[in-house]
Amino acid sequence: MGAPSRPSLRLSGRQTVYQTLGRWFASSPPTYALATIVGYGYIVLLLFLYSTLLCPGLSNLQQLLPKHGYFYRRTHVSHMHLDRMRCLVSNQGTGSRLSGSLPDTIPLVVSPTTTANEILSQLASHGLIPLQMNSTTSPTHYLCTSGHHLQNFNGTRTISDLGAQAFSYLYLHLAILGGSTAEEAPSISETTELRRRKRVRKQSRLVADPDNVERDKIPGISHALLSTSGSPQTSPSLFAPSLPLPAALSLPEAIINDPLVQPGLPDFSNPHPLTTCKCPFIISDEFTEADDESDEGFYKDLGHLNAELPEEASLSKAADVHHFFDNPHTETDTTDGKRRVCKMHNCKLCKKQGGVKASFVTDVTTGWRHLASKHKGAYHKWCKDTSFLSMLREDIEARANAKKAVQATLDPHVQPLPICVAPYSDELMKETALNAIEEPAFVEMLNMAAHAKGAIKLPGRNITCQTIMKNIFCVTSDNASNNNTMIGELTQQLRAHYQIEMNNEESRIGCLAHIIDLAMQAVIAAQSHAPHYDPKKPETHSLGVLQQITNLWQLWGIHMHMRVVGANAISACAPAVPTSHTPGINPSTAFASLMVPMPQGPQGPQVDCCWVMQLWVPSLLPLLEFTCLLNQVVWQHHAVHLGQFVEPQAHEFKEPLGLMRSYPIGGEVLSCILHKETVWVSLMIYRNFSNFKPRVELHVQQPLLWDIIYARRSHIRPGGGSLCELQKLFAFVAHAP
DNA sequence: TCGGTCGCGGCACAAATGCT
DNA sequence: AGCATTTGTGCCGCGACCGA
Repeated sequence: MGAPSRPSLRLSGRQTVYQTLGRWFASSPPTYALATIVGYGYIVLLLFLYSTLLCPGLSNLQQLLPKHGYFYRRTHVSHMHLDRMRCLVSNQGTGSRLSGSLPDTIPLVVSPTTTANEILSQLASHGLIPLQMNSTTSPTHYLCTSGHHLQNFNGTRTISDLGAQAFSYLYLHLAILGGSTAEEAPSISETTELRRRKRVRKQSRLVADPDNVERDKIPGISHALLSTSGSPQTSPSLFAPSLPLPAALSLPEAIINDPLVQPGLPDFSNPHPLTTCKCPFIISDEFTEADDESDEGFYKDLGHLNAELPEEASLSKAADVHHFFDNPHTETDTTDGKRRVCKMHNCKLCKKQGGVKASFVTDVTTGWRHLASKHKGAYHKWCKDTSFLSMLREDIEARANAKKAVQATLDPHVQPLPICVAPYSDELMKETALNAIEEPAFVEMLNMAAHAKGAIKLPGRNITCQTIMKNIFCVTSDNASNNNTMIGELTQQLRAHYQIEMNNEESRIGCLAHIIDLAMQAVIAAQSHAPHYDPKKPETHSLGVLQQITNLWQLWGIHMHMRVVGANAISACAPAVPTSHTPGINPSTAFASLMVPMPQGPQGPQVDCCWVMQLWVPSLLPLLEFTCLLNQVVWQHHAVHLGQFVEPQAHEFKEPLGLMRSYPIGGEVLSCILHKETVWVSLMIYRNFSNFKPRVELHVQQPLLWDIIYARRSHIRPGGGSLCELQKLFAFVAHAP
């Protein structure tokens, strides 16, 4: 950094601008203090602007820039099934949206003749990419559509050339550093080992069925087990005195109860969930390694969790056939002149109905086919009652197709990036200084300093840090329940280190888009009378009520459109995410979209707008009380807060929801939501968050806290002012020669 | 390592059904 | 009535897994 002729201002890596300036002013005569503060304040802001200048579009690209070498942003990608999407969208006109790891969903106007360069221009006009990327050729980025391989970028190619059609995704690939390595993928042996551990051998129906008079003929079955005549769940009383024990097992009780001595007899006295459930089971982190933790030490989003309830442990995979068919018996087949002994079993329903044929070979596949052809209704009802996954071929195929339609998240592709520290050069500093003169904050600072009557006191780094943290408005993070504990621990640490009181419940912001996405998926699922959309049977998808709900919301001024929520406005930057505007979108498209209007930070009175969710998914619909922090007309510009800021605008959301209850499907919709609530709550109780404590302590004791806290004053404004930009300034100063 | 069990997919064939 | 198509069923092979 260039030094003036007056007492030099040197900034070391561990010194802050504020501290250094403060000491310098304290030792300087007040007569020229004002003049020098102008000069050095000028330099300080030049540094700040310099950091901005080196990263074109910094204000808008803030979400994309690495923080401490990492991309913190996560992308929630959850999708409506394409069949339902096609059902909802009647007009497949032009128009596209860019979603993903971006601060907003950007509507793009495209046609089959739109070129790639024109798309890049639109992106650049939103400040999402630097202008210089809009070139005809570039080795660093590619534009392609799903299902098409990457190819060298050619800006003159049109959308149709890229193979884009209705419902196509456009992918803009940016070349970034890093990349997954082969070591990250589990080896085949590991996955095999994993599968083996999941496999749990269950008693066969022949063993478990108390009515099976031939159980004692089954080889290898313990008489003691047979005598229990029950499932493993009833086995705590396996050796209870009331049960008649065979003489062969008249061993001392201590030996009998020792599973090591009797390895063949499983210990059912205290069954661990993992031993009775095939499904992934979440238990305390104290007992298992956190498999939901990424390599960089951050917890993954809940997307990797199975949001469905675990299967009933007591049901085997062929439990359906065992339910609908009675015990096998042998029949002698004399057709073809040969005598064959066949193992058969009877269909209970056919037998009850007096059908012509009720006996079938004991083949599970045959049983499923028979149930699919003759007793599909009863089968589905039984599956619903017992939470059993349908094994009918058509249902299996439908599930497989649905699984294919789910797009993976981008998390595995996010790799650490080096810190972008601007190299110092006299030429760049000179260039930046010229631009700094027009910086409003700088001008304001000069004016304020000019009116000072005495020495100007600049706050030190600690004071600045504490002041900022005292203005903590909220902490935003993913909906993962472990973040609830993170904020709880953060509250304690702030109180211990800074004597800052923060309401951890009211200051917790979840991913609203994610929440609403779950809710709307439940709503949409409740509308379909068939598990999957069948173009030949459109009547099975009565969506009129959804349309009414949407109209109702729009009537109330709630710009909430159901969409495939690429809930891209989440994570740590929700307060700074600008509002989504959807002009020109076809109403039918808007209906088919859930475009969550995130608040807009930098403009006017909406600066402090923020979605605050006191409770997350469990309380979304039935308990939710949306209210507005600011008395604005347009709902999407309101901050939504629960608890502390109870405003009359709460009815804007409550009443439509209340009206939903009056619809015929209202109860069904709410029951779906409540089901998800149950599921998510059940997942929460198995979480253990002890791992968070040292992590939070680390963040609190270091200024890195800024990374996870977006204070009220940290909204990104064009031209500067955000904490991240200040942080870049510090980094720049620290690296200056 | 080997045998048994289970899940799964696919083929073959007969019966039922629909069409001309 | 004859043919084509669909439906329902039996059977087989393969692979994964478990236990001896």
